[in-house]
Amino acid sequence: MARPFDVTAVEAKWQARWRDEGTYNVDNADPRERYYVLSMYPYPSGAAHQGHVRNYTFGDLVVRYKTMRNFAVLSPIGFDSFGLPAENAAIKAGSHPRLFTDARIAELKSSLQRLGAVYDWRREVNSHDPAYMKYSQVIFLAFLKAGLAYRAMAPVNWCPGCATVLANEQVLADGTCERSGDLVERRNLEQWFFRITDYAEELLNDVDVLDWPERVKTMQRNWIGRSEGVEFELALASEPTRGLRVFTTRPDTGFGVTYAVVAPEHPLLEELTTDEQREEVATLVERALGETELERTSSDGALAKRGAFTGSYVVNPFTSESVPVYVADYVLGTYGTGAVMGVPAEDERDYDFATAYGLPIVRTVTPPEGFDGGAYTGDGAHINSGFLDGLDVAAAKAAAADFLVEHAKGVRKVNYRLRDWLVSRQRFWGCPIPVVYCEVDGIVPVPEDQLPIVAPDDVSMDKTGQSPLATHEGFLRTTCPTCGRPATRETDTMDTFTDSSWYFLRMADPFTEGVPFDPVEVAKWMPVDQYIGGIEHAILHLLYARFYVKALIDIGLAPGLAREPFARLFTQGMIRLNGTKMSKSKGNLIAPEPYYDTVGADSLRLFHLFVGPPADDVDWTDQTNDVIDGCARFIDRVYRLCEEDRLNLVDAMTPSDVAVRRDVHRTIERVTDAMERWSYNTAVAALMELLNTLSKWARQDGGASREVFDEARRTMLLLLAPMAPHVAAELWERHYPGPGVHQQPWPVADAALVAHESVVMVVQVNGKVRARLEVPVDITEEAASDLALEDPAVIAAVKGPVTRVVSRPPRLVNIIA
RNA sequence: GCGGGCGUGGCGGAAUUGGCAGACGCGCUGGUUUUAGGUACCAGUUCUUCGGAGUGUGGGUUCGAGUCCCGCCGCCCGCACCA
Repeated sequence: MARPFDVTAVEAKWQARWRDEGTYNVDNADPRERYYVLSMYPYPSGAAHQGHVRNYTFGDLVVRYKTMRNFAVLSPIGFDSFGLPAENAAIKAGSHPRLFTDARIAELKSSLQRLGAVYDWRREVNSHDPAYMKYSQVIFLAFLKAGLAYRAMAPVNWCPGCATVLANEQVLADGTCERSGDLVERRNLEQWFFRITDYAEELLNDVDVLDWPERVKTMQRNWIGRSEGVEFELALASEPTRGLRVFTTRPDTGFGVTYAVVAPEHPLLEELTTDEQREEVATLVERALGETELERTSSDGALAKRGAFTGSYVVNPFTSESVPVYVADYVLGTYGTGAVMGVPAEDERDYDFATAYGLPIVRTVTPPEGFDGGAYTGDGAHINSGFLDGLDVAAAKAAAADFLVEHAKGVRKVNYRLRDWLVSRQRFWGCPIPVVYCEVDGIVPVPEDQLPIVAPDDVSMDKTGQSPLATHEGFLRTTCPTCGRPATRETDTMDTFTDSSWYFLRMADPFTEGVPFDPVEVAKWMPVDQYIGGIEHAILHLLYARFYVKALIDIGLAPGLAREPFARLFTQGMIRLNGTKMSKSKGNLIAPEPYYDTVGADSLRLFHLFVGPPADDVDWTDQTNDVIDGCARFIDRVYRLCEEDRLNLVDAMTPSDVAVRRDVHRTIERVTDAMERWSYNTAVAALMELLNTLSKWARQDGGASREVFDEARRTMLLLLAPMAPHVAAELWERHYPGPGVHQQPWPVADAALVAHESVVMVVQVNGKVRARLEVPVDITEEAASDLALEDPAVIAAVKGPVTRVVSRPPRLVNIIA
């Protein structure tokens, strides 16, 4: 394609200028109204791809647009630079993860700059930067001191391929590791946890006030998983003063309890198991403990092989009857009390279990007529339930709960699905957990003046997969800060989600030393006004960051901050390749560089804005390159028009000039509205329409007003400035001396100009359009219907008598005949 | 199974509150310029038996439905035995 200008040179020129002049640096003392725009800082796994391009194009557009709207805009960037891929790459290449990481960051940075994305680079935060690590560790120790960080034994997911513990989300539905594909094992290990469950209630409640996509809010609510119920005691038949505590959300079904089940991990299991049942129980327990949680809660596999009778009985407090106690793998030791009551008639799992083991099934809720399923979980009148008979589920729940509180050591209780956050990783390339182990003093925090603890450089990343920290004598051996005796360092590192849980706070104040950030400075910017990222972070990153901020406030590191970090969230769609998911492992990512080198960054940006609604997925197809060429064509047409190529400009005014001015101002309205609604595809379309109009008008035989043309050109460049910043800046500079296009205020539509004096009114007969009439905008209902009824085309279409006239001036008249 | 979203030309999509369906772009067709191709520019492009019909499908509300309500069909996303 022959371009009217040297795209590569122009883009390079402006990128250098924005970078060298720090055009988008912003001072914390800036007096203007503030706006914090943040695109999720990327993981530097390799060169940039179209997902990055899309994400950072949106972010950059908001930054430039809000700046033109006279906000003090905070636009920081950084890199989420710890993580397994860098470590695995280093193992493969026999080098140090830092070398790999630094190289990837350099690539990604270059790619972002060539996109024309602008940031306050003084605020760059990299997770692996010792300056940042120091404060990550300070925060860890503050959590430890506040009791929010603790060490405990727990059954965890262990990936043999990655040689580390995994978070639940890194385990796929089939029980394999999402990264290596190895089958994940369950191991009982002592690990570090953050007490995120302390915040379950607040994390759940605050979801309501967030201006986030409903989808993401629902996912957060599901993840936290609140359920209200009663925890009470089923007395042991053999020893009525002791009991088995169970949790239920359906106390109303108590009369239908025909058995109880404990988890294989349950502390009382040993005691409950009689000698005759010992072997069977032991076999079940052994197998269950080797399974993943996913396998255990899966509905696959015969239930008959998944439970065993313990030989003991407990007493149903409602009926005073003894019921048998089973052990089964589907009951989890980590949720509730690790023991449940079995109500086969009103719970599907219990129904299946009871059927498999021949346990009695007693209905306590009347199912609807014709109900032929097993368990009925809906509402209905209670039966077979003594004092609950006749009550609906809600009323019976309340009455039954009262009864349990009085008679079975019951308490009303809320349980959450959310578990404490396992933060330790047996990996090298992460932020070391800053504690030492002393034989005398136990777990001892590393004193703050010795932070950061940084992993040594002289390590060999061998192929065993074990973290070299665990065997590095120089790192391992230290002395106890308390007693001075020999001690060993913690060799686990923190989950990389801890790094991304507070980077946005450091970015708001990267200048203060000695503390993670100055809360007064940070409060000037927080919360983030617009957060932009991928839907894949819908749960974990966003939940963890929300927890961090609340916890930091409560332990005094961040007083005065809003308790929710991200006021508004936008999640962009994914890029697919001909309908399939793109990923690095599939090797089907599309790099932006070839586009920068040919059509230019502006064209690629316009494509991403124009292709469809930002929230929707984009399918990269055979047609995509043609659409990108179309965007380049649009830019070239803008360029030629602004450079007055073959125009016919005159000094006089003509009637067409008035109409063009109106179009210009209507375009301001349309684009501004589209920008606010994140409807960038229609914003681009509106500009394309304006260009079409201007191109024809400015080249028409009768001539076009030079003055009106100049206003149109200015306006078009201003509206284009956030979308295609390079070409807009270049054309502006060529025609208008002084401050650049991005330093100009966003244009405001002249309301008087936009208002039409007359409008085309549609006349329908029985709902079909029969005439279009030019009418004044303030035409009355009567005048409109009279005018419509006089029209020859309308008269011809009206066959019978007119029964009704619906007049909605000035848009429409509908005649019913 | 539960929850949420979506279904519009050959394709991506537009239509903010019920009021001219298909803006804008891609592709395609024709034309002008050009030795030719490409570029650029102009015109056309839902279907049609030219009456009309038409927004997955069947109903409903309304003068009027892509838009609101109910039932189906299909696709996508999340949760999935959390007691």
